[in-house]
Amino acid sequence: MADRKEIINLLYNIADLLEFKGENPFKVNAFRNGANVIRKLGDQFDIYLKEKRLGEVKGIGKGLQSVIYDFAEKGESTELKSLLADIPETILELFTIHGLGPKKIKVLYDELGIKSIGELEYACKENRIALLKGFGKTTQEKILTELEKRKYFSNYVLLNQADKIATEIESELFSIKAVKQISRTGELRRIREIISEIEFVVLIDKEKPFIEHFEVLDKQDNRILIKTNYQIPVSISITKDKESFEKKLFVTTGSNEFLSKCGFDFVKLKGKTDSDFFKSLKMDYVIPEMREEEYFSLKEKVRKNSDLGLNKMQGLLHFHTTFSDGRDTLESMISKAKELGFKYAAVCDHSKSAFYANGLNEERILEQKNLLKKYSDENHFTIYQGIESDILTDGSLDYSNDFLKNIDFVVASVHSQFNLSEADMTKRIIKAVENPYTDLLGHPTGRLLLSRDSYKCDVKKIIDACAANNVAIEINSNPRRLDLDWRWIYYARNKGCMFSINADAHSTEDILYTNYGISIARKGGIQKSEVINCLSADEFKIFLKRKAKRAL
DNA sequence: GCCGTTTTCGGCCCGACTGTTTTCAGTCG
Repeated sequence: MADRKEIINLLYNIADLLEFKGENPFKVNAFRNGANVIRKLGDQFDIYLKEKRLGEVKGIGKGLQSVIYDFAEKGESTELKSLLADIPETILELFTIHGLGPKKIKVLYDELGIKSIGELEYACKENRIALLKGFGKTTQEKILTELEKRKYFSNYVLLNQADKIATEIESELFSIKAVKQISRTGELRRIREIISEIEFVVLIDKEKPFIEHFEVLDKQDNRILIKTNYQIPVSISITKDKESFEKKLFVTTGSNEFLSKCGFDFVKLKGKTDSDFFKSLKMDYVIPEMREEEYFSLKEKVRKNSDLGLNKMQGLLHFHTTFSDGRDTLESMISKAKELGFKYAAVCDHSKSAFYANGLNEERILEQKNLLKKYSDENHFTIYQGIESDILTDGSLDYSNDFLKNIDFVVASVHSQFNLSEADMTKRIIKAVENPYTDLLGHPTGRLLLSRDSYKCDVKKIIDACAANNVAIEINSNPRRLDLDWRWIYYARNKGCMFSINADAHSTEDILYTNYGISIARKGGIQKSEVINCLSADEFKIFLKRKAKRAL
């Protein structure tokens, strides 16, 4: 069966090439739209494809069907091949560069013969791009900056990607007879938001059959670097008895800065377990997630180990459904939430300014509200009416306060106009936080890990405003976001802020992102008592009522 | 290329932004 992602990619590639060749823009759009439709369908697409029922999908007409079936059958695309007959495939790379569209790429190709990222970089450095008509020094600089950023990003993967890689390697390790015990270590065990290396410690009883299992690229002491197809290095520290396994795990978990500030010395390390080791260093036990340099500058009040875990979560807040841009219906989202042990929920679809996400106007919110009531009653499961309201450029939310007062749970988030000055953006967000109906500030800095920087804003001032107005701060658990950054969590906790750990789920699968948010919250030392979705159903009801007072 | 139909053709989102221009084209969301 052809991979869904490959088919989506294929349609995007065809769209890019058609556009490059100056085809009818509506035709181009039909391919792009088709790709989006498939992405939204998720797993369902696989069924349509298998049963050859793609004709039933709106947006996939005869043309796209034949392209998709052809690819699914042959594993390559006749259409793409013919488009690439007179241009090299590497031209497709250029479409991934922000700011370069079909017209500019055409100029680059026709005037300078540029057909790959490598050639583009070289031409920038030779100052040839700036001289082209329609380009300029600024554009050339922007391209170079982006290419450099890409090189840096290519050394990392997101936490969920690292998690997936590690799981695959773990299952391979377990298949080796000599292996007795395995643990993740390093950045992954510390839960860094982006990962540059996957590290393991293993306990084995025979070295030879273990080593022979891999193609070893490098070996230093008892640490091997193995060859894989993954984008980042994978290394394994080998130990042969339980005590050295535990010691190795301790030594490879904490960051170098953390270990050196512990006054770490291998000889001083006494005992058999992690807590013994801390004792021998005359320190309290520190959970792996918190073993960072930052730990030592924390005030006593926020230094305690986190007590969070998925089993402490009671409310599924801030998630989307088919009402706006979610992939799954309210019913399936709730049933998944129940399955995972959540006790109540607040659906927070996009608001009316979010055209891009099919946001809800007042009328549709009321329509959803009726459905929620019916569904809550039938299932004996409280579902609150929430909304993820766009923070407009001037800091107001996109519904009147009169309307907002009837919505149970309001998440305020920035989704547009990212390029304001730091002062304007800070003012904008603080105004939204000061709105008496705001319950939660969604993904507070707007960053997308390994792709987009956060917008410019004074995070301290924003946190201060959240504390002063009793507005919770989101730990957005989508691995692309993990926003608020854990480094800010300590500051917010010192200020007495409350947090909300949310998957921002757009499908039932996404709900599991909650685990990454919990890990990041643990890294920030967050206690269960500081998280609004750890409140019991009754306590949460009381939390929501505080707005009535604020409005006065 | 897709859709819908008053059904085999005509319409398909468009405003904001950016960097290049010197009044606007190209790109993005």
